[in-house]
Amino acid sequence: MDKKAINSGSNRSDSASAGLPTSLHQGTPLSIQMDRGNVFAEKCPSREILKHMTSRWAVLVFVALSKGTHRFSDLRRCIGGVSEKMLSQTLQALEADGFVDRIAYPVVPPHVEYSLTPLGSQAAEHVVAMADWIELHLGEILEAQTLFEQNNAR
Amino acid sequence: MDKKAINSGSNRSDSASAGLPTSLHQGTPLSIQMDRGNVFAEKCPSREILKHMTSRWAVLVFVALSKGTHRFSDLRRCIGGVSEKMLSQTLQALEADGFVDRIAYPVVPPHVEYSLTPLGSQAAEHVVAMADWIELHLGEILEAQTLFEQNNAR
DNA sequence: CTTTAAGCTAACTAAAAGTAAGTACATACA
DNA sequence: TGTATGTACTTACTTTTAGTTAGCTTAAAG
Repeated sequence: MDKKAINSGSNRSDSASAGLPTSLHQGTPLSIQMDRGNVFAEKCPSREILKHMTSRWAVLVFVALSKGTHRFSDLRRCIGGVSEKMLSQTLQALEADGFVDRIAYPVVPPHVEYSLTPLGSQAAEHVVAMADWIELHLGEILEAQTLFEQNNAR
Repeated sequence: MDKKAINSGSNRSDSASAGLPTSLHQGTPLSIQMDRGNVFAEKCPSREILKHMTSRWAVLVFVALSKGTHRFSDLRRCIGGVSEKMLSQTLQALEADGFVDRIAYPVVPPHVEYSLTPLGSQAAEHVVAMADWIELHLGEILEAQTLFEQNNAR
């Protein structure tokens, strides 16, 4: 309510950073932190994985493949708006991370099948859950958006 | 095994697209689809929400705020590698989507507190679960990565 | 009277995403 | 014989986005 109270409060939390997520791993040696991964650490490899898993098209690939094996062009048709370049790039990244299995049959025209590995299926569970949640709560979110716009009208 | 078998198989699945995620909403009018959201549809607003929720820094903001209210600079310190611009941008997007609450105290130097809304907490659950899964399975993923590199060595 | 702090924003550069076209070869149709 | 079609890509180019640096404001500390 008054300046002093708020400022002193801020100073306290600044110096101690009490309860901050950072403090989760406080005191734990870096080597051990890296064993388990810490997304808050700038250089932790988990950051890259997170980036791959949550990339715009990877999310949709996970959702699509969670329903079974599909060909490249199946995926392209099913995922509205994806270009061949981006789909190919995304699939390669997911394959390199061990989330996706790629089987190419040496025929003409080419025939390539993509599916989730066991690791990929686990990852997909979370991604799909998130996508489902968004789809289910779209109405609420859209409402919140318009409410925000009204309050911040120019 | 032989060309014909594979090709005819592909033709079958091409024409029918049987079992494809697209077919989930087949026959459902677009207006109703949009009520519930369909991430596979290029113009569905859920796509934008997905983008916001899974953006590089939003994920980390969700994880950080899932542990409670924090100031801007707390978040900046806790999330390794984030710039003030990106953090500010991310927080604004999350606020506009109704995931984050922003309270600014009119003091100097400024004091602004961020927290999750009920909607944001629900969203955070999924995001946090995903981040946790990655941290926990980092070892496996890293192994899969090196295995892949070995098999595709030049 | 310079420094530090907080929470931003504006201007600029680097990186990523998107677009359009090209590739290889077989099969279909004219 | 000749053109079109389908598949799974890649390459070159353009546009959008992310990231980096500097600046703003005002009060209190040094």
